[in-house]
Order: sequence, then C-alpha cells, then structure tokens
Amino acid sequence: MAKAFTIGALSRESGVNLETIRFYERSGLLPEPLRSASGYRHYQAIDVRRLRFIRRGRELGFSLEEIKALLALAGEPHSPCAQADRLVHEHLQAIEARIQDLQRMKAELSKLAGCDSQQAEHCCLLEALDSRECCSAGDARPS
Amino acid sequence: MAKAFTIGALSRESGVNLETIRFYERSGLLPEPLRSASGYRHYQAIDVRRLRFIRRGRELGFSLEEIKALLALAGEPHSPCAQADRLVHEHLQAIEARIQDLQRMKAELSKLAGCDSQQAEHCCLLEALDSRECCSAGDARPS
DNA sequence: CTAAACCCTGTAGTCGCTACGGAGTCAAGC
DNA sequence: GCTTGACTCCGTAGCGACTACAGGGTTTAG
Repeated sequence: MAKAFTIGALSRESGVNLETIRFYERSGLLPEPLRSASGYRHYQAIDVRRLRFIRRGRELGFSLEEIKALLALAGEPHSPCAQADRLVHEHLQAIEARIQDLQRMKAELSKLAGCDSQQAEHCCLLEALDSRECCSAGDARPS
Repeated sequence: MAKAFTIGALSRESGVNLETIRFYERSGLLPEPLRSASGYRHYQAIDVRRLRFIRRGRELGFSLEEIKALLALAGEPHSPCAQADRLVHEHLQAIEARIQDLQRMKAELSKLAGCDSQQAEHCCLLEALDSRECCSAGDARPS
C-alpha cells in the first residue's frame, strides 16, 4: 500500500541530490531506512516530507545542526515552540549581520571600481588594497 | 639593517594568525621566506605589506585565488589594470547576488518569527518548514 | 641553568556537500 | 537465457579557508 521509493526516486521527489541524501543519513538527519534483500534503501512518504523540511531549512540558511534541532522540536508535539522561535531569531540576527558585512564590502568595492589606469603601479584599485586608501583619498592620482 | 620579523612578529604586525601565515605559504600566496640556521622563518617589511594586502582582500570578500591573481597583477607594473577592475566587478556582482539571497531569507524568516504556540504541532514556524506555508497564510491559527 | 615563550613539521578537524572508483542489482528487450 | 543500461551499494577524497592539535626543537630572560 504505502508507496516505497528508491533513493533515486526520493531524490527526484524531494529535490535533494542523491549523494546528499546518503550524506544526510550519515550525518544523522535522516533515519536509516529499511533495506531490500539486496541492500537497496527503501523510503516512505514521510521521508520525502522530512527531506523537504531539510531542504527548506537549508534554503532559509539554517545549518544542518540547527535543522536537526528543528526536526527534534517538530517531533516533540507537546514541547513549546519557544525554542524554535529562539533559533529563528538567532538565525535572523546572524543573517542581518552577514548582510551588513556584505554591504560594507560592496560600498568599499564600489569606491574601487572603475579605475582604468594603464599601469598596475598606478592602479588605484591595487593601491587601495595595499594602503587602505581609495582613489578619492587625498593623494589620489588621476585615473 | 632591514628589520627582520619572526613569524610571530609578522603575525602581530599584519594582524594575520600565525597558523594562517603558514597556510598561506603552503597555498602559494606568500613566497617561502629565508630561514635561520635552525630553520626559523625570517620575514621582511615587504612580507608585512603583502600579508596586509591579502588580509584586506579577504575583508573585501575575495577568495584566495582572486587575491593571488590581484597580487600577480600588482606585481606586473606595466600591465593594464583592466583585469583587476574586471575581477572587482565580478566580485561586486557576486556580493550583490549574495545580499539578495540573504534578504530573501530574512524576509521569509521574519514572517515565521514570533510564533508562540505552546505545542510544536501547532507551531506555525515548524509547519512553515513542513509545508512552505506561513502563519499569515489562509489557514493560519491564532498565535 | 632553567623555565617560559617561541618556533618547527605534519596531520586532522570544521561545514555541506560533491565526485569518484569499483562493485553488485534490476528491468526490459531480444 | 543473455545482454545492455540504468540503477544502487560502499568507502574515500576533494573543495575553501582556515584552525588546532601533538610532539618535538630553539631562543631568551631572569
């Protein structure tokens, strides 16, 4: 009755790479599935759901450890979800910090871009890396 | 005359971890330095400068391979800096893409945050991971 | 002279996969 | 029954950018 999937079918169904599925099993994110006589893994619908959960978590930037924790929380129907909420908030903060980081990089890089000197020794871009000064700084050379 | 640095001094001077310096040497970013009779590395001021260049590149998010390329360009005084500029532009695009990515994550996570159900089975947060639906979706529960 | 601080090499761990090699298994067509 | 091709198995190694040992040798200050 219950439809069984081979690992290839599970991969197609869940959108998770086949080798990644085996990796998740080794990592303890997926339980060890039943096996056929010849040792082939056999999965059920619930595994598709679990894998999609994991995939979605990855798309949202959670680490595998965080996803493991979320899965454990989801499996405990009577535990409060405050912990899950805390995980989300921490993760949000990490993402915001990362965005700040990248925006700082972007701003600095934008200042460097557009140098078209014909000689590397006058390239404000390479100089900027050298000296932390940018084209627009006091002793800038014409570029 | 030329002040020589041990690896520890170079580390303090450049702000790059001592083990990382050795790693950069193995990776071909730093030339192999002179050695004392007992095998200790001896560095010069130019190495401090080179390491700072690398550090600055890392702060701007360049990969070690990209930094290697930039260093090569900086060492070629007569080559045009157009190549360096292209590297910077490509890197800028990658950063912008990454920011977009993170902002998408942030937006989705923000929708999930704030659930305070007392039971995981009603936690919109975990459900959202399960079903791709969020609290604010049609069948949202009071939270 | 001794102890602390430094340095050496080589190797293994992190994270989240991905890719291989070399084997065994299964289903379909002839 | 036999072949072919697609699938699966396992174990291991690679990526990038470090970081952290272990188990030694060296230098320096008191």
